[in-house]
Amino acid sequence: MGQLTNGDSNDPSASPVDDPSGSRVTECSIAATVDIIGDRWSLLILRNIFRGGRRFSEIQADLGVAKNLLSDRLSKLVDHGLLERVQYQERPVRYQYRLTAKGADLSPALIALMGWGDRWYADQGAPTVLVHQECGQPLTQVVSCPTCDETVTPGQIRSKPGPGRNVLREEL
Amino acid sequence: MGQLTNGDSNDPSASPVDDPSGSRVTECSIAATVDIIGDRWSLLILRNIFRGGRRFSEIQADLGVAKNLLSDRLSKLVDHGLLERVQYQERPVRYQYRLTAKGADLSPALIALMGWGDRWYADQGAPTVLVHQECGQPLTQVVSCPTCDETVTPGQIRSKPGPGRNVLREEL
DNA sequence: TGACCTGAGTTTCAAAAATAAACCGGCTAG
DNA sequence: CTAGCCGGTTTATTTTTGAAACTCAGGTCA
Repeated sequence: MGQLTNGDSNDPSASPVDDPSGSRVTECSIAATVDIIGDRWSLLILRNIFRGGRRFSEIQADLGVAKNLLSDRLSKLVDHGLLERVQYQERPVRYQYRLTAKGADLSPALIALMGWGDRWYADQGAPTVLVHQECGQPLTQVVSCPTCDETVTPGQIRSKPGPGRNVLREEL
Repeated sequence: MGQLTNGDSNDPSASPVDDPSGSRVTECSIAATVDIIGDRWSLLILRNIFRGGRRFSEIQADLGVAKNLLSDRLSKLVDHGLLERVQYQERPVRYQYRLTAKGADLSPALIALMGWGDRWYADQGAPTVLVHQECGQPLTQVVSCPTCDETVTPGQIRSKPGPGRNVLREEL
């Protein structure tokens, strides 16, 4: 326990930061992120594309998602700059969706979500393991302190307001 | 690019794993996880509780979520074992929601999602930064290889089927 | 004692989103 | 010529959301 908290964890009257604009997004990058990929399908679509399933019909068949929804989610992911839609052949004309740098940068989040599912639901062992290309051995995701050059346990993590706190954000 | 893929990233005909049961969840821990926290509110609720906002009204006021939805999400999170509802005073009787070990174990995922939002949407700087308790300096989340004892870049990550692949799962 | 307040929900109902199924147009294989 | 695949769109139906009202147990003020 205690991770991500501010120290006053036991004070039930601790009040959240005021946000007169009504847009909580400005105060929290988790909220900003959930706004974009926080629905039932977006993360799974991205996962499929990470795995190499780039075509509409391929994703649709694997996920079983309704086509109109897949169409909508893909457009939104393209609009938000996580994916790009590229034609990879003509005659017949075919498209594929590819991760942009922004989309690929979600990999730590997917790794973390996969790890949690592995730890709590994969009683027969993980369906998929991530391994080091060089040695083939399983990898782990950790939080580390570049200053102290050491791995940090959850209990050693504290959070504090950053430079973007209470600054009016232009986008979103 | 190339993270989480299987090497055959450029073959658009690569077919996904067959799953005759129809339940994709068995084949992917990301799917199992998204099944539980993949909606617009659950992650935000957990974030609030991580930050120390444990009471119903507190979460409701901060998130602006409808009370019936908050009630529903909290019950589901309790049912799934991520939270526990404990009475912390009588007269008047008051409850708070606390993270279980399972719930607290989502912190790497929240950290990753926060990091992504910070990198792509916090143009004025991160609203919140995580720092090392010991030195007060900012932390980073990385993937590391315990075997080689070194930090691994996304491009050095490969995935392969684990022991749980194609095994019938009891739960979910 | 009565009027009103707070916390933690539940009920109700309209609006929005998801789902399933049918349809479409370009192309190609038989 | 017919059938089928790909990458979608359209159209109904069902489910989920969201907002507001209501409940209920207790406390507070006077």
